[in-house]
Amino acid sequence: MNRDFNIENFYYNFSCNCNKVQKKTFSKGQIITTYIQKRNQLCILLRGNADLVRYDLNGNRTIVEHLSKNALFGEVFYKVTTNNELLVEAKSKCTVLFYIYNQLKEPCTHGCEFHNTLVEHLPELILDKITELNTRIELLTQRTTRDKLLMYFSLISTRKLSKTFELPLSLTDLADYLSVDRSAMMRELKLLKEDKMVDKIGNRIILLYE
Amino acid sequence: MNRDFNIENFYYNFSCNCNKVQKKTFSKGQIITTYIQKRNQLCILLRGNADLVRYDLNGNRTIVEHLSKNALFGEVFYKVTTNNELLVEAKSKCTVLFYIYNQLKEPCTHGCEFHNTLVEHLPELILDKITELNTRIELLTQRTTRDKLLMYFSLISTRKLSKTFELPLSLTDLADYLSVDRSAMMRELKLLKEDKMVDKIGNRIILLYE
DNA sequence: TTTTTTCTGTTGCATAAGCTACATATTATG
DNA sequence: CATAATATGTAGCTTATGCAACAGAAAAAA
Repeated sequence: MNRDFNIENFYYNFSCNCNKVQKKTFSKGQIITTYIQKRNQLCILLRGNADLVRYDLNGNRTIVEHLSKNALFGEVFYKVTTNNELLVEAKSKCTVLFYIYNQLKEPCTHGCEFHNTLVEHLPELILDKITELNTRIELLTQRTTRDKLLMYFSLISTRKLSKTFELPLSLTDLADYLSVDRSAMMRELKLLKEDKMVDKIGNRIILLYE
Repeated sequence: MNRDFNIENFYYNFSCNCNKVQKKTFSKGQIITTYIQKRNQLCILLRGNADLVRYDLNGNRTIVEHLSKNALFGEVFYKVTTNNELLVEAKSKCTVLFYIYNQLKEPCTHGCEFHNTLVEHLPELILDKITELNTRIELLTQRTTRDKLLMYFSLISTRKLSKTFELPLSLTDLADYLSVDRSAMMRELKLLKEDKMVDKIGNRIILLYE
């Protein structure tokens, strides 16, 4: 399976004279989209970072997904109900492609290279998405805040191939991502430092175990 | 989007003279498969119920997914690492189709109707899977056991179109599914009954609110 | 620059939830 | 049928985590 398809490279190297897609840019803090039932939007984040955020009735904020370059999002992936308001917020300057899934999945009548390549790679892209979601589930099923933190650090460490790395999220956002209270998370982080499991210098995490 | 493709009907009504698939049956309690890196198996549960289960280093058991008729599973959907042992356990008599994803995705050279129809519907089937996973994430990000229980009940209620329904899992399994301690869950369930939010007669749940 | 806003780090207190243990009920199995 | 195995229901104790509140640091805006 080819799971190395880089959407951004494709977009800038291949022609796209297609009327099925909209391209927009957003600055930090802007709302990229809100999830709406039945529209079935499929979006591609070409550049920047964004968060898929849910606010529940108790005012809790959850970062459902942290999206970076080449991430897919949109309501094709989501069963939208009245109980969950889902927003995608730009965390930095973002460039986004918007498709409607039902239009995207048909071969392009405009001979659009990008569109057709995208459709061809769609199954792999979607499978990648699934493995990410399963990793997220594994993270959330960790029983303690400590285990959540350690697993999260371990994931980033593996991805960066280094025991030292910058956190891609602020600590406030990390708490919302792990679905724990921020102050409790800070306390646990301190305990992890005291136990010589991790060190933290500013935004940089250093894993100290084995 | 056609999200009503019923795999089982297709399998029994269409020809399948394909050498790319294995069909096996399992009795309750048997291990259907364990997840192995790089094999990229894609399995279809034609009949029965099964659980995708993970055991962690602390001995915690987590039901990662509860699989019923027509569910897809297998390591195509999973990034298998050394830290997570994943098993699929039959909860009742099960009939399962086994494919290797790389072989499945190519059109069938044996003119196998089932195989080709399956490939055609694969994107929709996989998208369904994603919405399920997102629902699961939403469940797991509920902060309290009470909220997890209420959301779980609400999901089943919506699916069954009734405020009264049988639990599809034992209470022991439900705790492993919600990733909470069983006794704590039982306590919360009692409180929910005392608060007249839900009633429970044997295996049957009755939602009492609005 | 100054001012404002957001983020980080920390604490005390209250409580939800984990752990252990056990008794009873229900379901499998010889 | 009897017996074993598993599931359910409950309680006491302990601990982890949520909540509220605040001070200082850092970043953004004016």
